Amino acid sequence: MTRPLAKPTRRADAQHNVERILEAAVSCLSRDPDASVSEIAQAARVGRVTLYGHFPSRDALVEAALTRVLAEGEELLAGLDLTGDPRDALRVLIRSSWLLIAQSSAVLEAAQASLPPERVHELHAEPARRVDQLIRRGQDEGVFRTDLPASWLTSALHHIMKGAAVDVASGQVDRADAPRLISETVLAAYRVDG
Amino acid sequence: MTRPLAKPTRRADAQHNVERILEAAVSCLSRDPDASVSEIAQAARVGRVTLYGHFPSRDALVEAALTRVLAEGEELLAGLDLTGDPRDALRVLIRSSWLLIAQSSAVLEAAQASLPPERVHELHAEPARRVDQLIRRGQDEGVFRTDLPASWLTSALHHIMKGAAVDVASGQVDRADAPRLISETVLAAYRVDG
DNA sequence: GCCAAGTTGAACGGTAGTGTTCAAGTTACG
DNA sequence: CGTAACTTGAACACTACCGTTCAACTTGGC
Repeated sequence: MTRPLAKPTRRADAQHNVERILEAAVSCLSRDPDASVSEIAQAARVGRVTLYGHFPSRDALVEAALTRVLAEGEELLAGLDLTGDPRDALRVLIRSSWLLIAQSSAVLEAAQASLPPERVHELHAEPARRVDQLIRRGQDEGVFRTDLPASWLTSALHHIMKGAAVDVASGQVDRADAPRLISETVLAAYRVDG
Repeated sequence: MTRPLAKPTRRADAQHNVERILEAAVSCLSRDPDASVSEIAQAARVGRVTLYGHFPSRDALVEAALTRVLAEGEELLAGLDLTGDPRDALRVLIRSSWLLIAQSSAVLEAAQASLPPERVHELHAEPARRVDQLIRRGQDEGVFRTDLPASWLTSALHHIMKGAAVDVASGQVDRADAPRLISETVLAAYRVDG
């Protein structure tokens, strides 16, 4: 068995460091979209030079962080059962992923400042589609209102989740209350009739 | 009659320039919270040195811009008749001020990056109160739900307005549609009954 | 018309971030 | 154990922004 063309083996500690750097990047960037490379390296308890050894530029790091957090989101969403009543499905989705989705949005914002828009959209399109399709299904089944475009309902959900995350970060909202506040608000907003 | 202690007269063109600088600052900062002084000066069609002649530092400029946009908001809100059915009042408020409020929020965000938090809160407290009181009145009169705290309902409104502004800026939402989308969404979210 | 008030670009020093190089040190792993 | 892979801080050049100074210029207002 011949080994793949690219070097297939990195030393274990190096691989571990890459992991730590990505975690730190997601964490830092979702707090401050303008977080510096030094800041991220420090958070990862790694020298700045080491970081540049793994990522050629800040932009590359941001893109990797975005890719990572979106992949996490994909994985989480893929593991959820979103069949059944769309209202219940939405509750499940919110309860189990509002924080991650809010975090993704924050990193995504960081990415928009330094990555070409089409690249950002390309990475973000797939995960966003999952939420969007749930909402469209709810519309088709008559439990979500159709007098407003699905794209707006999706957008509103994102804004509310992101806003809740900000409120939690600033202490205005208790972390444990957030899922309920989001669900109650969004489901009411989505209801038909009115 | 002795003249006031401070020089009461600035040359007309200088005063005019201050005005242009503030307008440019609000405009630039609401687009990019990290807008540079050069950028703002250029947008105001004024030399950078001139700007520093009127504002001692970037922070001072940001604070002045925030004060100005919040004052505009105060003025606009003060001119509205928000008595009567809180739902109608909220519709009126949204239709006539969503953009300004969103803009204020954006500048406020810019301010938070460079001003002491208590100063920001101090400036922002009064205008925010007006919206908050309308919502509390709606709750008291039984037309807005009370199973969620008023502070969250207020917060959600802000998040939705801000989000809509972002969507408009990115072309996802037509500017003319925004007030309707916001009103329909928020009023549905606020409704009593479950 | 005069002059003070105001504007302007150029230039300067200071700070902070990015990305690179280097030489010395540490450590995973065969 | 030995070596190649990896890490690290110091130092460097580069860029961008802030805030200031200065000398020349324009313009408002009496």
